[in-house]
Amino acid sequence: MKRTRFAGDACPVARAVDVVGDWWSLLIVRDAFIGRRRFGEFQTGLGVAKNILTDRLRKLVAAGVFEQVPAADGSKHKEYALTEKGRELLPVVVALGQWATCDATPFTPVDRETGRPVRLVFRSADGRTLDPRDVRLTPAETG
Amino acid sequence: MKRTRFAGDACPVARAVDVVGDWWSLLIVRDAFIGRRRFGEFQTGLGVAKNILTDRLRKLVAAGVFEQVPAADGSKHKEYALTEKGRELLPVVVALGQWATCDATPFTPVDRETGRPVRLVFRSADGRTLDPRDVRLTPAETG
DNA sequence: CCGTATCCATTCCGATACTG
DNA sequence: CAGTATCGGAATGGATACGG
Repeated sequence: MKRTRFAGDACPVARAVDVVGDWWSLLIVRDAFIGRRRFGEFQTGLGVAKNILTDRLRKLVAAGVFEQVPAADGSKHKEYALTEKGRELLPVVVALGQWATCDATPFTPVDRETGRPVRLVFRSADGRTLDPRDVRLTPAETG
Repeated sequence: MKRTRFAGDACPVARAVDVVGDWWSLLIVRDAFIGRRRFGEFQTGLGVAKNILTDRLRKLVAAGVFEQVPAADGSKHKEYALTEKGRELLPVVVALGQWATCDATPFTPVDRETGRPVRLVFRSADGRTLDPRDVRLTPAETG
């Protein structure tokens, strides 16, 4: 029996899990957000086996999360850059980080211009900020 | 060789992945947000094998995401309710949902009081809403 | 330095059968 | 309905050796 796949599932969470729902993919994406781009940077930074890293990078490229860009420092090797779709994973990474943070946080989301820290929050249509506990999930919203 | 674990990792994302970074856990949590509480509801709704579901629920209870509450309709069985820590996973679920959404969304986050839809956004300290692409991750922020 | 290919242990998953 | 026990197959993950 094969493991069930969720790529064609109606639920977006399920489809997302199908792409980044393994132990390494999200950590690679996180490293990319910190600024890592090279195979070796991911490899030594995460301590992941090289074949695993190869596999994950390939899948993430196929999923449109990363793209291979030709150079950067002039070397003949490729680098891995987040695509637009990949950069849109930032809320996921930050949400996970906010959830599990205890005290020592190795990274913080900041405003790109001012450099000041930002938070991930829920916002209603009229601009109010809501506490997560004031938000609920409603199934099959039509409209 | 055992699979590497991240429970003691400094990175909160890694620790989060250690808890909810498998295929089923996040989907169970998602179902819980929609309102599912019973073993059978998870089982038929997700189509997961019962032994797997047993294992995941046990681990999620041990991780403090779920707690077993005595009753609800008077039956002698237990139900699974999200703890405070579990409810704080809502941004993660919503972020994943927002990322993978194409058109058909089986659920939407709404304001618990007004019932109107809400979005997950970045907010700066002075109250401005930032686009994800205007946010970057800075490593080892001190302060 | 950047990957690829192979090998092997572990783990995971799903089906089934069984108990209360 | 709510679980537990077991079992076989599949996929994963890690180490290592190898090639550009």
